[in-house]
Formats: sequence, C-alpha cells, structure tokens
Amino acid sequence: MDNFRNNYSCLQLTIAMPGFSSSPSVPSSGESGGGGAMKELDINQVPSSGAEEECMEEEDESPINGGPAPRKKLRLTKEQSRLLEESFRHNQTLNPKQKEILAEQLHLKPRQVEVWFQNRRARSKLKQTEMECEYLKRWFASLKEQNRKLQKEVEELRAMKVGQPNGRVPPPASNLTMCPRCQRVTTTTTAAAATATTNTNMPFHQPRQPSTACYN
DNA sequence: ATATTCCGCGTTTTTACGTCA
DNA sequence: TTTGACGTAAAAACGCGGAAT
Repeated sequence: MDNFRNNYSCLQLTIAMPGFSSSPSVPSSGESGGGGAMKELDINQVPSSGAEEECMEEEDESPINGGPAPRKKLRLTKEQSRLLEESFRHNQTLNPKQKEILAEQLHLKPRQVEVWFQNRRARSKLKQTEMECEYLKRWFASLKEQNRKLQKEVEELRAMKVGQPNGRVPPPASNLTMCPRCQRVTTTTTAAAATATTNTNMPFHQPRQPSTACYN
C-alpha cells in the first residue's frame, strides 16, 4: 500500500480524445467510459522532458482476460497542485495556448489540466454557495429576532391602549422623528428605533423605504 | 445545416485516511 | 500494538448537453 501511495504518479491512465475513432484493441476504461467517437489514449505517456523522475516504476495495467481495465486516477504532486492553484488565481479559465503551456510545465496532458480547472471552478462555486447559505441563515435569524421584538412591542402597546380611558397613548419624546419625505414629525416605536440602529449589522444592505416611514 | 471545440454540471470511480473490533 | 475491514471525504475522471464558432 505504501509502495502504491509513493508511486501514485506512475499510474497508467487513459484519456478519451474527441475526434478519434474507437479502437477495438483498446478496451474501455469502464463500463460508462468513453464517448461516442472517442479513442482511449494513455495519458501517462508523458513527454520525455524530465517526467521520468516522477515515475520510478512502470505498472502494467493491461486488462486481465481481455476485460475492461480499471480506471486509474492520477494523484497530483504538491508542486503540481501548487502551480495549478497559482495559475487558477490568475485565471479561472484557460485558453488553449495557456492550457498547452501549463500542461507542458506540469508534465500533464492538456486534458488533465482542463479537467482540473473544471473541477476547481466547481469547488469554488460550491464554496461560494455555502458561504451565501450561511449568510442567509444569519440574516434570517436576525430578521426573526427583529420580528419577535416588534411583536412583543405591539402586545405592550395594545395593553397600554386598553389601560388608557380614551384609548390614546402619548408617544415618548425620544421616539419623535422627522419624516424626510413630508417634513412632518412622526413617531417610531422603540423596537423599530432599536432595530434601526442594529440594521447596520445586517448581512445585506436594506434599502430605505420612505413610503413606509410616513403615515401622515 | 453540420462538425468541432469548449465548458458546466451531475455522476462515477479511485484514493487517502480515520475508526473500530 | 498491530492489522484488516469498513465508512467517508476529497478529488480525478467521465459522459452528456448546450453554446459558440
């Protein structure tokens, strides 16, 4: 097993290349492997420029009894991953020329570089989605708390209204505000005033709604 | 209209690693 | 303490469909 882990870069891999007709002498790498007009190529037939140092021993992955060869997966070295990440930081997508150059640098097939970038973009998107989900959760919790406070205040005001002989409740002076729209003095509830200050901590900016500020 | 290429997306497969008996 | 079975997360690879050329 350790031997296997140490030599993961030596694995025999196959790759489907569009535009090649399928060869009967090359079995599919899996039951779902290979598209319509595809030819399986050995992607471990790396260019002779220095790639041999990573591949100390050749494993024969020829199919047993003519059956389909098991799909083997290359594990990228740390240096390969580092270079790919660095390249990804500069460009999340590669044009064919960039792909070719990067593949040559890494002693990989262009298809492998392409797949890596596709998977990397997918991981990026997933991470972004997870972050947005967390954001929305926190926002929802915050809105729930606001709503709870407002409900509580409504109950208190109702109770006060019942306690007043004429049913009128004088607003506290600290709650008097000027409506920016009609320039008339209006009142805000204490909870609303409180949340007006806490709104700055909301995950998302909430646009002002002047029409709801004025009930005159 | 057809072929080719590229990419996104969902899925499959392999690998590495942790846990547990 | 070691070992092998098992479960699982991560990632490489695959296949398909759609868009662009």
